[in-house]
Amino acid sequence: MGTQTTEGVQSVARALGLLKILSGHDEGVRVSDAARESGLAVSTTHRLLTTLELQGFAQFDPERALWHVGREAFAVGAAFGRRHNFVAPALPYLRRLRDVTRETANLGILDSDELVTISQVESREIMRAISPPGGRVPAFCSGMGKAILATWEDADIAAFAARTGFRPLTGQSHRGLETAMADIGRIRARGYALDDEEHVTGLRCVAAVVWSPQGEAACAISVSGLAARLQEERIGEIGETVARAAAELTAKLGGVAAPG
Amino acid sequence: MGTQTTEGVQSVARALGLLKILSGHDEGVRVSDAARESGLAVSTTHRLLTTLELQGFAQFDPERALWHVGREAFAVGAAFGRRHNFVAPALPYLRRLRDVTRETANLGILDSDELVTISQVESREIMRAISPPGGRVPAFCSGMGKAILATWEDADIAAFAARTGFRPLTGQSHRGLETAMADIGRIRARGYALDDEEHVTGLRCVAAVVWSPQGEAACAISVSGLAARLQEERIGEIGETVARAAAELTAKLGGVAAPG
DNA sequence: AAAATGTTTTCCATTGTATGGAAAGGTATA
DNA sequence: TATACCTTTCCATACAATGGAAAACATTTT
Repeated sequence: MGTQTTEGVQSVARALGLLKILSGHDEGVRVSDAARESGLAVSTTHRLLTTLELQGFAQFDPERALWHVGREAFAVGAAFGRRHNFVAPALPYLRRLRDVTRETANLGILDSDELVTISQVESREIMRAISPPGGRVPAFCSGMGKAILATWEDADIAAFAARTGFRPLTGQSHRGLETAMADIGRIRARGYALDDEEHVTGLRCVAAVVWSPQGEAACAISVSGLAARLQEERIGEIGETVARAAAELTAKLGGVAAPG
Repeated sequence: MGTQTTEGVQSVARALGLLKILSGHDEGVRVSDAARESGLAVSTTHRLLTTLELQGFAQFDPERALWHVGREAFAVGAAFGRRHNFVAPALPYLRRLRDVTRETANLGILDSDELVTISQVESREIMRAISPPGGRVPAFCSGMGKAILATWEDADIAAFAARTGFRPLTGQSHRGLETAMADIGRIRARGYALDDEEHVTGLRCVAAVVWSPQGEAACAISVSGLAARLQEERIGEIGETVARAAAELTAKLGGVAAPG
């Protein structure tokens, strides 16, 4: 009986799963909790965690008997950030967006069908970051995701939707192609995308796309804040501001908007 | 014949090794190169990489047949950064240090006996980042490392040296306890550490320690630049500046310097 | 103080799974 | 066309990962 699995090498997949569990608990995880959450035997969990630790990907705090994500994971993850080297040049623009709008500014890319927030400049208002860097969201539930999708051909968007489906996160999230395409149309017309509580209830987000030198969407930037603060009358103005910042960043990166 | 584990679960250790290899090649790696570099069979390498990809830790570019670090690695690594939550508050100080000195400003922590650079604000001068974030250095070869060690009891430093040894990286690196302790003494007296080409030849670095609320070293910040630019006459002044910034950051974080 | 509960950690026989060689399927270079 | 080097799949074999059980330890309850 061979190993035909859709998950690859079992022990590796399990270890990576544990790593994800660790990353979901900043306060640390005990062996037995990790075992419970992963569904693995305690001894197996312990062995895998030990292996991760030996390689520096996990860290054990003997005082409190808690496991954490280790430095090596950070080092490896940093390589991913490095490849998306528009992060550093984008920071000044994000900061300015934050200062002008007094809301949180974000930068995200589409990666493996999901929107990944890569960088973030937090609002100085009380609200804490709601989707911290590293977080992933279905593309259709994200302002940045929709802004990027809107640069694609209709057929490609349809194929994407067929492949990934809509994975609505709130009552407002898209759950069908018709309404989504209507939204896409509006995004193309205005030059910016609006996420109206489609990701998290109570949160709005205005996003625009940044182009690569190849004329493809390189990333998107956005401004997000409480719906209560981001009301109709401000949306238009903020949309313009975000779109302008995106255009400037595009220029800075030597990007070009694809021919309409 | 059982599994003698100095490295833990074999397949997991191998997969993590591949991940490190990927992170060392921002331009991407081919299967066969990864196999060569890791010493694994090509088929094994391929299988492990596939597994990493299925879990989002690696990314395959079919166009160019190159493997990269994946988004999940970034997400997991971000958790490590989050735990060291002094990074965000430190950024304004780093930026100011960079602006005042026109050199690169760094923030690092001691983790598993090595100094890990967690954050960095680059000089606007031509020079590219020499030790990018995520990089690790033996503590005694690093200004930040030495600044942190200097806060320990002498006996603890000696024990540390005995355990890890000196792993000199340049001709100037410490390679014995006597000279190292003399250096530590100077660091304590002045309030800042100097790395005089002990990490990379041609590179100097001036570092000071940031204290945690528990009266322990939380992290260190530093300014690094070409030795040619960081000459004797500037060192004293920059040292003061770095030490002052470290003290301000300590205050901001609610930290307290340990009683001398 | 002893017992009960819930850990972490080690051990080991068993079996299932990771392994690498070989071959098939691709894609450039000569 | 042939050559070379690559990626990807297949498969029998043996080795390494597994989970149960028990030991070692910590904390709370009786």
